[in-house]
Amino acid sequence: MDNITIARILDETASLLEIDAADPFRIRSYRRAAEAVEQQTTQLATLATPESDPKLLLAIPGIGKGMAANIRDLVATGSMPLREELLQKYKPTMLELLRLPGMGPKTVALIWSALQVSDIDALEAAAKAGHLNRLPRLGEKFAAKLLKGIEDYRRNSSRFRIDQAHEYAEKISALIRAFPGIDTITPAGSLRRGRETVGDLDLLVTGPACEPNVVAAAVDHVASLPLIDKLLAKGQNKVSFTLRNNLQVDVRLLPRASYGAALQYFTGSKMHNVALRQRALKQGLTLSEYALARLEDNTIVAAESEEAIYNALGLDYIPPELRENSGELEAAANHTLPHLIQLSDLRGDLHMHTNATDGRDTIRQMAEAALARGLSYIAITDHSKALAMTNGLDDARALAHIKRIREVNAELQQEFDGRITILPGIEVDILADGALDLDDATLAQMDIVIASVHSHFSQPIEETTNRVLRAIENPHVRILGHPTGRLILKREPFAINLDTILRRAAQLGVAVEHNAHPARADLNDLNLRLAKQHDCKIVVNTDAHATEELDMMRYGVTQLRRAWLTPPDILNTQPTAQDLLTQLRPKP
DNA sequence: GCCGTTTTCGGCCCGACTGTTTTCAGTCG
Repeated sequence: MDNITIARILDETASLLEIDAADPFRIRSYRRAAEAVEQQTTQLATLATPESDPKLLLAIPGIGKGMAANIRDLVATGSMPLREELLQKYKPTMLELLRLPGMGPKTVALIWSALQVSDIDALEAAAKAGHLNRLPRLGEKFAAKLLKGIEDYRRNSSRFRIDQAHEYAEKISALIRAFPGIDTITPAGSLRRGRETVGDLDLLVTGPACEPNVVAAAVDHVASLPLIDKLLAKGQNKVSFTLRNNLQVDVRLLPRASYGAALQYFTGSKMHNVALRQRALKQGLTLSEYALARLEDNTIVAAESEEAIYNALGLDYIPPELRENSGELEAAANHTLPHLIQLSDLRGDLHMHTNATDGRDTIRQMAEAALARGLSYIAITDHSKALAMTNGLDDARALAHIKRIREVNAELQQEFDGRITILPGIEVDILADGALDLDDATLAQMDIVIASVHSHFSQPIEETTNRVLRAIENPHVRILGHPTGRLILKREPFAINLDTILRRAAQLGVAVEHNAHPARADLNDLNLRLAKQHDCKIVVNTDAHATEELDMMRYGVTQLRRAWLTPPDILNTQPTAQDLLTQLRPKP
């Protein structure tokens, strides 16, 4: 049983306990344990066997004696006594009801005990038949909202990719900014923390128009934005709505004086905030979205900036990407937070395509776009012949292509005084048996050989690990692209033994690639931390198929930051192409 | 159920909004 499954079961148990009206603090400890399990890079199943040292599980914050026993039961039997007991009383489909808006544990328990309703279909029928009205607290408005919620849930319950969410945030911000007296609009929430996907959009707005006595007009402006599909809530300083694509947006208009506190609060994560407030209490302070204040007399200690709040709590400023309650508070208190990598640290991009295969732009256009973005070197790595649908290059075309790359490089070296270097490369396909689809003699001509799995998906998925392991034994391979075979992961999340692959790549000196484009991102923050643990060489590339896709690097960097990575962890922070090449696996 | 710079017991984060309410419980973030 893998960590994600353990975490999911613990979290489900917490929800069942909520429905069961159990001790709220017991519930919280199950949630906390689930979060902690999810953040582990080592598989707990290996620590929870009868032979393993029991201290290892207990060393994880949030895991105590009881939870360790639960985890051991889960690993050994696939379930645990408390879960079984709760499932005797309640139905697993009730967990899905909790995901409907307005349906919390109390309401789920109520309709179960009164109407024996335990799944969405039955709930919809009960609402339509007017049965809910008979229950206390649940009037007609509730039923109407619920039916709407069920409809939305069935239509679209997925999260939005970070780049798409970011685009909407920009669009909405521009409309809000049209109102006079608005200075600053900052996206908070998981978008600011750089999660791969976001569930909803939190926009924090401040400026003279947001001061308490005048804010009503600005609230009205926001509540009447033309792109609003459904207005969900409108309060004194908050407006919630959905867009036609079902993305929920929460806009909060706040006075300048408390903006830092609000930004801190709404950036989260929830677990980070809980831990932060516990820390505040120990120091005789209380933290809310309005201010950090003294408990005894409510004197405000800090509110205007996040830095001031963290500092007043004896902490260094914590970058949003680290705010997941996974050790950042301790590090901030000890002044040991890492100097995280930032976009400007990256000097090269080693994976991109041109119109020779499935890209849109030319070699020169890609190079000039890279130069405009401050990069010093790029590699052109078009597809190889196995990807016929991309017009992939066979040996002859590949050799002709790198000849052309070298020519363009020579031209640009002259033109731009050596400020941009183009390395000849190829993204070669790993065939079903682990062989590469171009000759070694061809690969020997390339500076950058990226080996990626993106064909033969029909083969048994379990074989993919071996296929990758065999491919990276080829001494010409310098970078492993798509190390998790993201497309495969989507189908069979745990069929690939990434741990083994990363370990072998590190031994061989093959760099592993994090694909920066959110649509193609390979290594999430956990996988990146695992790669660092194994001492892998890591590169981050955009895999751009057009010049503007080079901008996707920002999202890759965000992911690296979430994994606590620093410039020395990433190879393409090397200042020049020559420096980079010496860091890669030596050519045979 | 977890945890310890007052603690192995007694704590455990904070406030707004909604609906059905004449004072509040439940949900949400």
